[in-house]
Amino acid sequence: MYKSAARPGERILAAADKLFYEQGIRAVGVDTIAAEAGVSKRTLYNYYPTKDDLIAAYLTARFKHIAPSDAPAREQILAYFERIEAMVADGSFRGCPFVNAVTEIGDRKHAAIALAVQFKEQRRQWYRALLERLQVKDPDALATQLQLLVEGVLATSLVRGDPGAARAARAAAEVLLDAAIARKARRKR
Amino acid sequence: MYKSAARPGERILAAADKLFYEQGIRAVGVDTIAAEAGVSKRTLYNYYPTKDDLIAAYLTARFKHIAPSDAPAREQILAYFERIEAMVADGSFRGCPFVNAVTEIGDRKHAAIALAVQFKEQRRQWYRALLERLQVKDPDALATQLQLLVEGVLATSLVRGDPGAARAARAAAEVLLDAAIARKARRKR
DNA sequence: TCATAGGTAAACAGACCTGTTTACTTCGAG
DNA sequence: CTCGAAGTAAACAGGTCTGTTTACCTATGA
Repeated sequence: MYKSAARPGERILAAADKLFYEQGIRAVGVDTIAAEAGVSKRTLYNYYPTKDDLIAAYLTARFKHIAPSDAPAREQILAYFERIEAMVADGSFRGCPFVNAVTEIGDRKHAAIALAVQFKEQRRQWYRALLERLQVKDPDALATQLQLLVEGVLATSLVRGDPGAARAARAAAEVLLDAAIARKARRKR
Repeated sequence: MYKSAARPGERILAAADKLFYEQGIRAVGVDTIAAEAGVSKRTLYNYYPTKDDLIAAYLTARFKHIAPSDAPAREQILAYFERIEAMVADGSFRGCPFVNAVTEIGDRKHAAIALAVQFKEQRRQWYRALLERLQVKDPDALATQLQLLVEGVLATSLVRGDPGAARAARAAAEVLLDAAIARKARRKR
């Protein structure tokens, strides 16, 4: 229970985040969330009039931007795979909340689907910006490919929580980066 | 309805496959499956005593091996990405049924989870065997990486049904294959 | 002091879920 | 012809889900 923590609205969101992520959106009822938040159902429905609103709030809160950094672009990209590896090793990893939401929600018009699309695109643009700094030939295409590797690690690690997948993805990313940079160098010569 | 088709057992499985895949395992009730199969609920429960049995049967039926082929290994690997691209372009693509099942089923001891792990490993071994024929340096590691690309395409295409992801993955696979083969050639020299 | 905003607990409505049961039908093999 | 296997339709049991409602409590600021 989060009774000691801040305001009811935040306790509800924290409880929803925990339960939705750990057990799945469809697997968790609002009763359970209210109980976990130490809040009456009435209050929960005051803050979030429907479960769908709560789902949207859950994903919106998960929609984090990556803190910009002055570290070398290549380093930042590879470090991201290491972060994933750590999350998987931690044991509490349950896949990408956005992808999971798309899987669990049938209705393509649900706000969650648009959020998932935006999130993935935002991540792709993060790669793109870094790759532009590296002056690779086709930053857009390579950004998509790195994103695919990340997505692959997330799905694979959900099925089988083996940190080896993240390491393999990191190695593959290195190969792709090297190839893109070599091509550019070759072009320069 | 599949009333005209073969035996009740098969009609039930066909209906379950369609509904589970299109709408999700948790989203579909046994009543709906029985109706879709043109079969009474009593009959459904004669063939599959619990919904979990039906889920397991659904995934078991989806557990296909790839037909062995004498085509060049590289060609076979790249063709697989093209198959996925076609599936995505078709519009009915809803992600990998095994990954979806893991997402939707909370219980890690459910038969479906073991099936999912086996399926992914079986696919990985398929790559491994092909890569051994190509005599790349570390077929096991590269098999994992190609598998990651595939998994990434499946997840990405679920969120956003853009066939471009499959094409990007194919291109990335080519780079990885070329790098692995070049390394081997370099070693030969 | 006391009105009110915001909270609690608990019951309820109505829908849907899994799984069982009952009573009836159909059809093919001996 | 008749018996039994396998099917149907439909109701039911017991549970859970979302969302609403009722009646009560409590703290705070005018």
